[in-house]
Amino acid sequence: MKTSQRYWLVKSEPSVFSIRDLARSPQQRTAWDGVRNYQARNYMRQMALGDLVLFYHSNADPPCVAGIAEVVRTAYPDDTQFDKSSHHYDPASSKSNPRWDMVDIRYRREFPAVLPLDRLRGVTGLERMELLRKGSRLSVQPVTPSEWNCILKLAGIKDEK
DNA sequence: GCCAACGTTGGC
DNA sequence: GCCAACGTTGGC
Repeated sequence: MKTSQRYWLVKSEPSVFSIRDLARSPQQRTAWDGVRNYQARNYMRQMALGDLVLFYHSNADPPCVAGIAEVVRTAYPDDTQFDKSSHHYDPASSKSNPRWDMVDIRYRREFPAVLPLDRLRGVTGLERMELLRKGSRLSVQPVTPSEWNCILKLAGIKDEK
């Protein structure tokens, strides 16, 4: 039994990279690059193989949880930090001491219907969810097992462990 | 497009 | 180490 199973939520703007883009990616996987926030990076460093991830659409209409992905590679240096042509280039980082990491995730499923942010507010069991905290901007965040179960129930999904 | 909330930077 | 200025996030 996997007692170490953990749950997370990552944000992406669907106009940039949506859950369908993930589903259409080679092997349905992608490197989750471009995270430039220390707290978010530190959470990524805690991710383990097989951890499950809620895929959230920010700056969307409506903003919503759109589906589920899975961690398929643990943290390793984000190569965009060394790429001068990248928006995510970080001149203060060096290859000998990289500052930013990324993980790889793989598509698991799209929710039958997205769960709008509005729908989550006020739900019993989600009162303390990071996503719902006023002013929360964290793009990678932990989700508790009870929050996970609650979200999946709202999404009408029974079997995702 | 607005702007509140938040994180980072850099002068002192 | 403080904090003002600035940049970014992301809901609305």
